[in-house]
Amino acid sequence: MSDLSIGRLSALSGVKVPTIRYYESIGMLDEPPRSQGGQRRYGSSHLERLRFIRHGRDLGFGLDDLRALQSLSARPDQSCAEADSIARRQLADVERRIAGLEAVRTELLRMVERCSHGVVDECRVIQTLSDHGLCSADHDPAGEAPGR
Amino acid sequence: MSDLSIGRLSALSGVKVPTIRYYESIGMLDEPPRSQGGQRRYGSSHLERLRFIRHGRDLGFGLDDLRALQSLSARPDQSCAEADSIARRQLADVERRIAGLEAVRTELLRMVERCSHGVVDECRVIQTLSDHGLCSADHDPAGEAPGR
DNA sequence: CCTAATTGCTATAGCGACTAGAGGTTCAAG
DNA sequence: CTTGAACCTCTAGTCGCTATAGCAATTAGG
Repeated sequence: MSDLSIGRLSALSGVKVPTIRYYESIGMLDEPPRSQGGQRRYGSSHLERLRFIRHGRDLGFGLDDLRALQSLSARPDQSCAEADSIARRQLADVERRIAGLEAVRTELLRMVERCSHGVVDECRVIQTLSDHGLCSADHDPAGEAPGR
Repeated sequence: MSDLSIGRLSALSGVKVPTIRYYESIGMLDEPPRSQGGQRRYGSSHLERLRFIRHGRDLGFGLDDLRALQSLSARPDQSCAEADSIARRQLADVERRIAGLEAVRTELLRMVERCSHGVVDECRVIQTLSDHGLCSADHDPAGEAPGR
């Protein structure tokens, strides 16, 4: 309908142009029709889809989860139990990451506050890194995306 | 001195064997001497260095930052201003990520709580993903490592 | 001393989710 | 009709590992 160029679609969706082409290449986004010269021409369904993906990515969902959620939304009369469980899993993951980052934050604060701004040899920052025993509690990373 | 195999070094440092070899390959860890058969034999300095790296990674520092901090600690009579600024930058980054993840968490909670556990067509999870307007406030990702 | 199990070696490819660059083509405004 | 912005494909790079394949060395038990 709307006949959008990839640049316009990018502006309207907030997804960068190369990322849109990347999504197409991995099958996240349908191949659009092309102009006579071979340029992509998108319709409103593509825009909706991209906004869905973008929103999901902002919430930290992986592309696989979004593929699953997308295919669920194509069958509106099914139970939403699976969507629910994907979202709950994501929530648990986010909470785990927050907890990890809070511990890391505490540790970094301690490091930085105790730094006497003198010479390296007395620097708390470097001392603390060298000796985990100087740490308050356990801090494990877990602040990054899953894996590791 | 201690003459550790890579497996023992791994156990003592908490860094996996392939990761140790990876660190060597990118110059994060000095090449150790080898046994007659060509196997790596580590000393206590390697263990210290690996623990330093591991601790820094747990705190979310990038390998480049750790390289910089490491080379600072080799010159103990210099000012620790740079170490301080690296740590403060890291702290700021962690706080930014926590804030982003908190917003995401709020949004996910709303999604999940409002889900009526019915059919997909009425599912809040999918509705919310499809329409960012249903969101409370702005949530931007920023929960992952820098970039993007 | 011999053997078997474990541990080690190199090299290459893959992960997720993009991003960057080169080198060329099409489109739309003036 | 010209110009320059936007588009095209393709390849390679990012970060920090992880996995696999196909070997060689070490070590503990008998």
